[in-house]
Amino acid sequence: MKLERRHSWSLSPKEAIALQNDLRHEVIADRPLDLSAIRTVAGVDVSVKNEVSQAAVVVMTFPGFEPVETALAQRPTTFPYVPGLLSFREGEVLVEAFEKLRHTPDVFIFDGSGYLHPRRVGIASHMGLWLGVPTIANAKNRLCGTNQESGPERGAWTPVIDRGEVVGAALRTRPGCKPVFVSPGHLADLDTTIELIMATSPKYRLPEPIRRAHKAAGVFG
DNA sequence: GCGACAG
DNA sequence: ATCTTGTCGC
Repeated sequence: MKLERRHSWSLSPKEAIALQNDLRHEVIADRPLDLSAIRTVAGVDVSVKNEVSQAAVVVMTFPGFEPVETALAQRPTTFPYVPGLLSFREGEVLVEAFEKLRHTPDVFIFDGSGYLHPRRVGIASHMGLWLGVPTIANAKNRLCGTNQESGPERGAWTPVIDRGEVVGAALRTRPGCKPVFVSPGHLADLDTTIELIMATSPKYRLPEPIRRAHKAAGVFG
């Protein structure tokens, strides 16, 4: 698919933070998703092995989770892992995979954060601006903020608050298991993000599209 | 200065 | 993320 915009990835951590401070004002994190209109969902993930990053984007039907398309891309890993700057480490290889995509999914689910970010521009939000398509985030750990422990039953959630603002939620997608930390990316809001994460995680802790993307990106491809 | 810190 | 065996629980 064709991307809405793009930029150089040759940035220093300092320049990356400056760019995030510009982009934060363009992120739309209060627009409800129309779940009934979603027909395809894409899972996004990146694996790193021996200085090489491999991106995987898996498009599947919703509901039903039937595979539709898988796009892969490889690039040397340059940018280091710095908490808060993940999109600058995985962005370039992801863009290459997005451009190979022949189908445009109705929404993308990222393995990482979105609005739940110190500057409100996690990888799901950043890539959302480039894609021009709704994106949501599903992280296995919390990047920032605080939250009370959510109930043990599936579907229970508590807000994650950072600097006095609700930026995401700790959501129990599977009873007894550790919750996932979800947040809107771009062109989505928290309530419908929670609904879609629950709808795409019927059996396991992680959303089906993320599980599929993780496997596709693994040390195989 | 000290602790926190997506993948 | 990645390195790795066994092990506790449903």
